[in-house]
Amino acid sequence: MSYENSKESHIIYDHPRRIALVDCNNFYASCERVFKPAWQHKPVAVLSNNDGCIIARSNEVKAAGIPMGAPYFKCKKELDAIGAIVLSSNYSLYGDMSARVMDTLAQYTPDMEIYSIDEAWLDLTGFKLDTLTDYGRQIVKDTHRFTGIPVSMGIAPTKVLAKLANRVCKKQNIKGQVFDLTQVDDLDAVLASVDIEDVWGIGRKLSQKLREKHQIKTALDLKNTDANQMRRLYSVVMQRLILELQGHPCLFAEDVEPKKQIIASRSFGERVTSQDDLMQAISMHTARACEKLRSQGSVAGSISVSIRTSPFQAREPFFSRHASTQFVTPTADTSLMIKGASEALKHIYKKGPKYAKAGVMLNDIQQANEIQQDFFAEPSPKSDALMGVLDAVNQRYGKNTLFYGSQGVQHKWQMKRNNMTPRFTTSWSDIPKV
DNA sequence: TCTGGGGTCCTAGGACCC
DNA sequence: TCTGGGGTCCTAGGACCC
Repeated sequence: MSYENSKESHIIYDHPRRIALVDCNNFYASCERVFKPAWQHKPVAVLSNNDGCIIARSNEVKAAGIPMGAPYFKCKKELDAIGAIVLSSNYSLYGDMSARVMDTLAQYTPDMEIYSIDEAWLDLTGFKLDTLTDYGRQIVKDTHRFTGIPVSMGIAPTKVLAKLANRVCKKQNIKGQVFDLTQVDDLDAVLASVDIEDVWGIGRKLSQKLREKHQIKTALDLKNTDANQMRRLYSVVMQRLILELQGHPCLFAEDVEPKKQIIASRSFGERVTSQDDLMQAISMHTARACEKLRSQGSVAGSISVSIRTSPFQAREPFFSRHASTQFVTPTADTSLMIKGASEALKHIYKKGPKYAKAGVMLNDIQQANEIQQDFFAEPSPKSDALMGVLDAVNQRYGKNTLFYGSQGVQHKWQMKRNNMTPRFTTSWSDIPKV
């Protein structure tokens, strides 16, 4: 096995490039099944925050025709009819299970890129080509055995093709859950079987345009276009996508950079009208956002606050506003941020609308050790120490052990989570009993 | 009655610099 | 090989992803 440094791997072509995309099958539903074996062959659906939409479905639920993202209240009957287990989302569990899957996958290549909570790219360039499929099957099998989570793998020379291979693998339930696109006799036939909207990077708008303007209906149709011309008509993103479909790598592993924008927002469990209630929610979101900010060693130059009513209520006009506060010196201090957020809220709050959601966004993010200081401001070394203690205590004793008074203690608008499973792997009190 | 949350990248266009 | 306004910074908005 020979392996090139990830930054240079796209320049050196000693070996044909081989990228594997590993994707957990029905991830959230699968996590729930790990600790409830009785649910193994039952339909399982997982809901978004506030028990709003369907965000994960077991195969049985998919087979019943219940679409991804559908509002729960609209498909409750169908779910009941098939005897589905319907659960509130349990992010502590999913986050921990994800870490286990990633730890396992990392054993099989020196170059892995975590792409989302349930997906990772494994660079297998330079591995022995004639045994790659077997190697993939081993990875899939081991991951299932070590974590309880079933996964699928697509292998190809580019990311777009690997993604496509993974999709075909799941759809056709390929043996061993590995589909190596470089091993098929008729690649074009495979591409012709994939609808244009199922190509990674082609969303709702683009697929509609491609279908209507260019009669492009499948991945094959798109592959057969002129990439340069399509760049002129669309964008460089489209050009790259086409080149990747043609087998020319354009997308490479990216280093994990600190976030440039941090968002914390939630819909309310029930509508909110008063400024006090809004401010409590915004204080909570601000505290959470600042925690994330500090955890990546950053400071932010501005905070933006947003409030809105429900966009789905036909009876009442949609109301949505946002405002931001700039800081002379970028900061990660929760109390300064809450103060800034409070000022912003005062500007935009209007009495009357029934608010459905509030949130904050931190912008102009920089590394804390690189900031331009304010010449006239008093330095406040106490802030860093205080935030350090705050984070350390909450880390050790659990979320919100220490919190700001403005966050309040009783939240009638708390999000709905009517059917959540225990935090089997992250809380001593929830540990499974045998 | 009930519709998630958190991100990224790209483009266009304006203001401004030399 | 041909030729030549070039360039930065900022914001808003659109599109995509999971």
